[in-house]
Amino acid sequence: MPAIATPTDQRPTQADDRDAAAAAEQHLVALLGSVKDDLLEEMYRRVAAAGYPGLRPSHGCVFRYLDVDGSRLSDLAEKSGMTKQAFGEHVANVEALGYVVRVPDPEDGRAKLIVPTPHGREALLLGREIFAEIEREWAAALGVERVAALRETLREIHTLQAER
Amino acid sequence: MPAIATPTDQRPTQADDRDAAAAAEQHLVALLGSVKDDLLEEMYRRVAAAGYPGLRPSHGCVFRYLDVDGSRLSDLAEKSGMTKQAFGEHVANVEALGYVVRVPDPEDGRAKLIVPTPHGREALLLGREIFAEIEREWAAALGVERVAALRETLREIHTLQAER
DNA sequence: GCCTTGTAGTCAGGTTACCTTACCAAACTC
DNA sequence: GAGTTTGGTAAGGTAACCTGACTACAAGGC
Repeated sequence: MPAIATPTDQRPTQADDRDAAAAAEQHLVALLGSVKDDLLEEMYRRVAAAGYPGLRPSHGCVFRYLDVDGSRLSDLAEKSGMTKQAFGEHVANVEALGYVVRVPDPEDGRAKLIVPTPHGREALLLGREIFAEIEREWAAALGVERVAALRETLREIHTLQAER
Repeated sequence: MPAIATPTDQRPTQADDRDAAAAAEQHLVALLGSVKDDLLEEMYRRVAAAGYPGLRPSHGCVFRYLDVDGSRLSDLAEKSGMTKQAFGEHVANVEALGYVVRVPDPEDGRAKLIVPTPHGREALLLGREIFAEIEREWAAALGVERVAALRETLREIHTLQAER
């Protein structure tokens, strides 16, 4: 269940007009949050149902930029915009679940390579496939061009904001 | 700075192609998160700059459904989809900042009314105005209809997901 | 070859934003 | 007026981040 309530969560009351008005400006924030959370939850639900349990949205950062041949922690942490410590904790969790292992880097005695296990590699690929699948479902319901427009509009707004 | 890194955060390297491909499926999640965080941060930045410091995104839940004449904690917590305890903590923070006060409810000895102070009421109205302002800026850059389409598409996707 | 400086990763401890369980006191029910 | 419901608080836990301090290895200068 999403953490952010939206007006659709309320049953009709005599206060609906005022609530709707009060929430109107924040609505876009709530919508962005809900859709993101819904998408993430649905994805992990399907991944778990397919035999890859235990993974949480926050574990996504471990897989997002993970090379099949192994990646360094500092490298992944930087790409994720996270500290090495925070990232390391997620790696430890994902390792405990059996999706990655940490092996010493043969090229640098200080470093360790984070390498997906076969099971982890399958989960990684499945996750990407499921994202695509959900997007196809959206496209089937709303039209391909509207989903494409959504992505493009978000990208442009993000660029706009980053330029500030 | 947004917590979720996007490809635009990276400077060009020879690994860009692989990174872009790896991140492609998750991109929509990252975009949704970034845009939401950007919007929220920008809003609180402007609110703080206008003389209402100390407010954080999580305090939004206190103001979102707050009646100018006062509201009950349970009521607001339920509308926000939060426990009373969690909500109460945010109220305590916002009260410490001087934006609301808790007064006994004259109609129910158990209850307290959360009432915005004059300063808090100004902040509340300003916040809503700033959300509208930022949206107008987006509309100026991208076109009114694209921003409207963004909201509508998000709403439909959320409805779709909620129906599951 | 040593010595300084930089880098990879971990440890300890703190903060924020939630949660659950347990409780008190006032209010409603009968 | 006893029993149940409701408004709010207290205590304690967890997830997901952070900063500062540390160790082990690497690399460059001399």
